[in-house]
Amino acid sequence: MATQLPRPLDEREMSAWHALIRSHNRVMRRLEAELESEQRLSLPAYEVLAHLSEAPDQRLRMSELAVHAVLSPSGLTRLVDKLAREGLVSRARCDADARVIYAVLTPEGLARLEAAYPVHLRGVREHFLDHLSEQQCEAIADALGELSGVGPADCAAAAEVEAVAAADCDAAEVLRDAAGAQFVEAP
Amino acid sequence: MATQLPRPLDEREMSAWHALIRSHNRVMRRLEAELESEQRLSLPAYEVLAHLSEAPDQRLRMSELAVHAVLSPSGLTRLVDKLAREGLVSRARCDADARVIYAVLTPEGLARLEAAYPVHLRGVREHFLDHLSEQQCEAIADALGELSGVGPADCAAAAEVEAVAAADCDAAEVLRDAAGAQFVEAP
DNA sequence: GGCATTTTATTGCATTCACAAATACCTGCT
DNA sequence: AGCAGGTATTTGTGAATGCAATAAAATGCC
Repeated sequence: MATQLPRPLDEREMSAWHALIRSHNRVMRRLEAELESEQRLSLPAYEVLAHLSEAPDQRLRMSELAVHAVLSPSGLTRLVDKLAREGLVSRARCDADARVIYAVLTPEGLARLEAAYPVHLRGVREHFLDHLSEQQCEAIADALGELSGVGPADCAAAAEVEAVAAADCDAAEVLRDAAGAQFVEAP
Repeated sequence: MATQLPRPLDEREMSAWHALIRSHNRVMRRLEAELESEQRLSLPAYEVLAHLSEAPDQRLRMSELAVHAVLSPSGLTRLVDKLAREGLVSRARCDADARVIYAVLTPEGLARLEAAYPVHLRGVREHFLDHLSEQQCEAIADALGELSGVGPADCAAAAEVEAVAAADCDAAEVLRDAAGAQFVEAP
């Protein structure tokens, strides 16, 4: 009894699939290791702080945060617990809707993010972007962007935050400038 | 005191970076959910079985397996423990070197892999490849392949295993045909 | 107004996973 | 032979993570 199969992968498809898995794994591990050892921050924790810093009032609902951070809702609750214990974020109730909790970036959290930003940025360049030509970079953004579940508008807006910063500057300033932007939106 | 920063990300770079993170997350979650619910197999478990099926004698050293599966050595030990408890793989000592343990695919393991193969293949197509043009597929293979830490030769060889299968065929046959290949090599 | 449904966040529980230490073994040097 | 150093694997332990169930609150329908 022959099981009807989807068309098996050809060489190109196989290469693309494996490349995605392996490259992601490789890059993330390195990034996480550096961030952890140099700044005592996990990658999900960094992402939470970064998203908060970019949000209006530096606060975001738990549910929004869960979508942006790559984490389940329960995972996020626990991560925010941890960050709150460390004083990097605090929780605030929402007047309009008592169910929602805002995670709010504290000054300590911003400071921590400012310290971690250069390490993270360097890692992203060193382990990822430096290996890509401009064309490849663009191709990846195009090809995977569609798969990522966020509209191109969001990506573009998000990009601006880091783009405003000049090449030689103070990390804290970049983040403070960026902190006014608002473009985080659930898909 | 101005911290010297690497050049911040421009819009294209930001898009590529976020696209990698988000698309990977999205695709993997879906794939894993389907494989888990339809076949009671985690993605790492599938990968282990698949790599074993492609290896000469359907056996591989733990260390080789750990490199190919996206898992730490200790993680692999435990995964193989679990698969061995379920009878899908067995362990075998190596005559030449008493330190190495081979994980060997059992007939039950092969059967399980045969059952899971169509589900996995469908998922990879549906959630990943179907969204890519041929050019995009090629571009990803090129761009990320370099980052993935395996030589292009390995990728090409690995691709053949699935490429030999025709579009409309029996899953078991594909896997049996593929089982003779040998191209697994640590970086 | 009151009850069913849906949404938001948290918690219980079990699993997965990695790092570091331990173990067993091999290799080369003297 | 014997030991120093390196390699392959496993185990101890703690942290991270997800799913399902729960709690609390909004929303809609009667």
